[in-house]
Amino acid sequence: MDGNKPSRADVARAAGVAESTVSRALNDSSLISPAIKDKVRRTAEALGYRPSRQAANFARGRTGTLGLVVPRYTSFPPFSRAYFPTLLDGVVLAAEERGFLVTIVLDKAETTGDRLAEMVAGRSVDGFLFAVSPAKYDRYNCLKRSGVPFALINNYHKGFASVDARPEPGMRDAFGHAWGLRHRRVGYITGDLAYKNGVDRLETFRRLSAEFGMYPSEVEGNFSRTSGYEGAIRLLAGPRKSRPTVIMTASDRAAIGVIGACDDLGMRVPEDVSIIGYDDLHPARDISPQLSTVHNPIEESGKEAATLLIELIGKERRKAAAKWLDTSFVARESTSYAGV
Amino acid sequence: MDGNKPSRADVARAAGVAESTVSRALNDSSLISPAIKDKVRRTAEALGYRPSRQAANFARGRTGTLGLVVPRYTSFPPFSRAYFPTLLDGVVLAAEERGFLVTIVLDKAETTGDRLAEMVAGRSVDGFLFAVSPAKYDRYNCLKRSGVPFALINNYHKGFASVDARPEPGMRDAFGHAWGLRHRRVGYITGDLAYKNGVDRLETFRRLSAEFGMYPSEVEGNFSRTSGYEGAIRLLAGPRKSRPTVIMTASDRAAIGVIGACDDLGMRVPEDVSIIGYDDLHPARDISPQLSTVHNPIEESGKEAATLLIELIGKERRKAAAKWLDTSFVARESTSYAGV
DNA sequence: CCCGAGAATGCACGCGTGTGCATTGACACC
DNA sequence: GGTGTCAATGCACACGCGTGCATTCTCGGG
Repeated sequence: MDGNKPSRADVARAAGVAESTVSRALNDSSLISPAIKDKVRRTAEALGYRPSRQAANFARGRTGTLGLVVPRYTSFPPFSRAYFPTLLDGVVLAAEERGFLVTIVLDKAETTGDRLAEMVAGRSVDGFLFAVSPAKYDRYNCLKRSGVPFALINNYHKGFASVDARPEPGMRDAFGHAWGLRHRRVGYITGDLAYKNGVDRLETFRRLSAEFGMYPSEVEGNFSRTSGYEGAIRLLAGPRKSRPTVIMTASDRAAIGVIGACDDLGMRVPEDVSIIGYDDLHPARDISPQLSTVHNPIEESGKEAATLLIELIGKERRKAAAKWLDTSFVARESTSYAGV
Repeated sequence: MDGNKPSRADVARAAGVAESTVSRALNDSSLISPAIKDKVRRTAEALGYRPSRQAANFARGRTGTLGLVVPRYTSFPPFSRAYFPTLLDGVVLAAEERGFLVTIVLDKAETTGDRLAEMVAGRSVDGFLFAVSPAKYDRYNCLKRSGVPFALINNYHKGFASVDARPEPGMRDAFGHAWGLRHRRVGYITGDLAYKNGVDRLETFRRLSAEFGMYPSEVEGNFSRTSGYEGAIRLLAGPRKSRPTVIMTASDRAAIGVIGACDDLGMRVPEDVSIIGYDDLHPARDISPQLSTVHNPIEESGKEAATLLIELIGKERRKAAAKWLDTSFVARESTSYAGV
C-alpha cells in the first residue's frame, strides 16, 4: 500500500478508462454503460479513492452548505431551550440527505443583510435559514434584493420563503378536548406579541373561543415561565364562579409557570385547573403532571425548510413559496373534567 | 455597473498589477509594499470584489471547517438543554475568529470512526470536536490511527486532545461556603457514573468532604431532575439529627429536582435545606430560589476546544494536549445558615 | 563604474473536480 | 454500400485562488 491518497487519475488508469468516465461513473451518470460503471466503482473501492466534496462543489459553482442563522444563546436565553436542538436535528438530517452540510451563523448585532450577502458572494454558504429570529424585515429585503436564497422558519411573511405551522388544527382539537371535558371558561396567557407567532396564536384563541362559545379571559405574557406564573395568578384571582377552569398558554414554558402558580395557590392540576401548553418540546413530557399540549412540528419544520432552501438554491423553484404544516393536540395528564 | 461579479483579474487590471499581487495584498503579505497594498485594497473595494473563501481553502488544501459532533437531540434528550447552545456559542465564536466555519455532524449509530475519517478524506471538514459524547474510545482510536485531528470537550482521556474543567476549585469553594454557614452534614446526588464527569465530581466530593471533616451521605443519580428529586427524598428521609443540612448535586437539573422534593416534603429552601448545584447554566438563574452552584465554564471550554483543534489542524501543535479550565463557585439564594 | 544583495513584483501552475464538445463505434435504414 | 443516428467514451478546460520561482528594480559598497 502506498502512503499517498489515490487520485482520480489512479482509478482511471487502473480501470483503463478516462478520468471523465470515472467522474461520471461515480456520479451515476446515465451516459455510462452499466458494465463500465460497475468496473469503475469496484476499482475506486479497491484503491480506497475518496472524491473531494470540496473540489466537486467548487467545480459545480456551489458550496454545498446551508447557513443556519441563530441568535447567540448566551445573549438571548429566553427562547425555549429544547427548541433549537430539535430544529437542528431536522435541518441537518434533511440537508445531509441531499448532500448539504449545515453551518451555524451566530446572529450578532453586526450581522446585517449585507454581511450575510457577503458570505454568499464569498462562497461560505449557498443560502440561509433563519431560526428564532425577530422580525428584521429590512434585512430580509436586503437579502432578497441581492438574490440570496433564504427561508424563514416559524416566521411567515408575505413574499419570503418560509415554513410555519398553523396553530389552528391543534388548537381546535384542544378546544374540542376542553369542551368535551365540560370546560366553559378558558383563560389564555399570550406569547410575546412582538413575534408573529405570539399574535397568530392569540388570534386563533379568540376565533376558537368565540366559535366554541367559551367565555375567554386573556393576560399578556411573553412565552417565559415567569409570565405564565404571573398570568395564572391574575387569571385565577377572581371568584370561583367566574374564573377559568382551563388555562391555555402560548408555550410549554409558560404552562410550566402556570403549574407552579397553581401549586402556590393550593390548587391541584388537573383536578382544580386544567392546563394546555403549546409546542410539545421535551420538557412537556418530563414534568409532573405531564402536559397536555399543542404539538408544534418543529423537527419537520426544520426538514421542510432545509428542503425548500435547497430547491431555491438549485433553482428548482423560482417563487418564494410559503409552506404550512399542521399542529395537532396531545392529551396527557394536565387536563381533566372541569370542577364545578 | 456590470451585472457580473468582478474577478481577481478585474481588480489586477484596474490596479495595474498582477493577480498574484492582488492576492498577496488582500492577504496582507509582507512581500507587498504598503503603497501597492493600499491601492489594491481601494480598487478591490471600489469594484466590490469578494474573494472566494471556498477557492482559497481549496488552494490551501484545507476546508476551513470544523465538524462539531453532537448526539441527535431527539434521540438523546437527557443532556442539559442549555448545555449545547452555550457550548455552540463558544465554539463558533472562536472558530470564526480564526476564519473557520462550524458544521454540525449528527452522531448516529452509523457514525463510526471510519465514517468520520471519510469526511476528512472527502474534504468535508478538517477535524472534529466531540461534545456530549459517551466514551466511545474505539472510535477515537480509529480516528487517531487515521491521523484525523480531533478534540474532546468535557471528556478527558489520556492520549487524546481534550478540554475539560476541574471540579476541584469550584467545589472546594462550595465546601468552604457551606462550612462557613455551619453545615456539617452534606448529602450528594451523583451524576451518571458511566460518564467520566460523573465519576470525577463524585471523587472530588469524597475527597473534599473528608478534608473538610463534613459527614457525607451519597445517593446515586444520573444528572436528571427526576434523579435529583428521588435522591433528595431518600437523603432527607432520616431523622432530623442525622440528615444532611446541605445537598450538593452533579447538575443544576438534579438540584432543581431537589428543590421540588423539598417543596413536596414541606421543607423550605434555604431555611431548612441548602442546595448547591453544578454547571451554572441559564436555568440556575431563572428559578426561585436562584441556585447557588458550581460554575462550569462551558462557553470557554468551547472556545478553547476550537482553538486547540485549529492548532492541531494547522500542525502548530503536534502532541494531543489536554487543556484544563477551572470551575468556580457562585453563591445565590439556595444556601444559608444550617438550621438546627 | 561594477556588482551583489535584497526587496518588490510578475508569471505560471497546481489544487481535484464537473462538463461541453469531439470522437469513436455500432447499427438501422434507404 | 453509403449514410445518418445515437450511445458510449475520451479530451481539454474552467472553476478562483495560493504560492514557488524567475525577474526586475533599487541601492550601497568596493
